[in-house]
Amino acid sequence: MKKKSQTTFASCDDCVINSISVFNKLTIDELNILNYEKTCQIFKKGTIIYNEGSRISGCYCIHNGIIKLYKTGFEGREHIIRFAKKGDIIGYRSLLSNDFACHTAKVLEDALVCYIPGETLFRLLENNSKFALEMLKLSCIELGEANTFITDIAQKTVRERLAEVLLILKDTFGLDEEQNLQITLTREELGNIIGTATESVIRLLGEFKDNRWIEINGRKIKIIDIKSLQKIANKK
Amino acid sequence: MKKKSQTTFASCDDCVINSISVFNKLTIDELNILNYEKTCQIFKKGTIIYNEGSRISGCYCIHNGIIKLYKTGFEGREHIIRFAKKGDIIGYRSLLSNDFACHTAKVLEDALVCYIPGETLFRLLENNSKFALEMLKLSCIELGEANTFITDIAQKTVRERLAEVLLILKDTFGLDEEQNLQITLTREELGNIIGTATESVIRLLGEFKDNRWIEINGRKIKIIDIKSLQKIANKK
DNA sequence: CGTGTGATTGACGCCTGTCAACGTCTGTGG
DNA sequence: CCACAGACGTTGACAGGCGTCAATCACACG
Repeated sequence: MKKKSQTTFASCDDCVINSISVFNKLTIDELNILNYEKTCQIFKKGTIIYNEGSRISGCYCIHNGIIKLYKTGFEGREHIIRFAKKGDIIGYRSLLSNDFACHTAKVLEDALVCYIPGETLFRLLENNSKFALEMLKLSCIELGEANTFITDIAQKTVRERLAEVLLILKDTFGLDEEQNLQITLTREELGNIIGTATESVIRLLGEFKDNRWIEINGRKIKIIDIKSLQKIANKK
Repeated sequence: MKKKSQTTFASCDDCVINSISVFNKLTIDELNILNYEKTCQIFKKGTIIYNEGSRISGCYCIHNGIIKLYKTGFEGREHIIRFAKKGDIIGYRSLLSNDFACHTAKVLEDALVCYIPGETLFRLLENNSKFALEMLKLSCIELGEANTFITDIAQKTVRERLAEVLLILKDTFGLDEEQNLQITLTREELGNIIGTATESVIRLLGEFKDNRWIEINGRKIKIIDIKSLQKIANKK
């Protein structure tokens, strides 16, 4: 098996990511190709991997860390589309639809990211229909999530959306041993997910705390009463 | 070439849809297979093609007519995801992600629709990587549109969203010789696209009319001042 | 210790949802 | 032909959710 001379932090053929990502449909040979043609890089917190509006020539597989994907709207206000974490692929949408990046990717927690050139991805997609189907499935799942979120944001109040986002963050990133959310966001970022003002987030988090649904310690949010949060989030 | 004995309104190999849909990547042979295995049907206005939450076993290619795709939210309130028209494929998302339908498909204007069994679609996807890539591209484009709409709905006011939707409808369905939108929706449906109350739509349409940006004749909406609408829609 | 970022709180008011009443139009049935 | 029901459109009143502005506090960092 060939090895690249440059900094290779993770070898694709035994990368733990495979078991949870679309790449589990690749053959050993294809994984070797992928391993040879990809480039690994560590991005520090705050780094921008690519900017909205830029042309990207490949996609990125997240080995670890957390990436924030956001669009910049009116007056520079950011709207967070989603977060990418271990095993997620980002940038493939723009690459495949031959479009400019529709969001900026910024590192929230130091990340090891593998860059996969567009050519490589296209070759794999053309030669391995199972892989192509898996990618298709992935984008369809994301599409379904996006559609659901559109309905939520259009019909629910800010309070309901905030409760929902806390639950989504819980499901996506999990809780630590003390029931704290495993992701720490600023109040502003929380507002930028659900589309509301920072002050509203603060007031509502305070309300949730008074109701004993959550506990707050700086940016750490401890989830106490999941059922009540679900009740609010689902407009029961 | 084989022909089916049953009602076949359109033959795939010379269907005009091919030039504008993903099926233009199929070979003649594949088109013949598709033609043989699909089923055509006319749906009258008001018919529901499939319901949100149901398991669908194939996808639908719209030959003509207009289909409304909507999710049902809290208290039965509908939220319109998008409209499908000539050349559009619907239902593929649920089919490919092996999920329940995430929206209801209801006929807005009488439509001729071809049903493509899931098996057929999967076979074509597996054997023709160009076609699979085209489908992938399609879903990526829809995903991009969904993401944009999320940001819009999260950051813009109702007034801005209404102006934007009028422009989107113009681009999607075009104008007739009198500059009227080629799609007629109820006030309630307009509200269900942008996530607002019927009364708000009425008041804002009235305002747009007073500003001489549009003219209203019942459900017919005439677009007069595109630039001003764009100005509002884009928050200039 | 100054600077900057983020969190918090209060005041204020507008946008927009809700409720209610009424008008308009169309189709149906007697 | 008329009465009636039902769907849709319109208008007004009203309240409250939430955005905006401003001031202050907390904390980290060079």
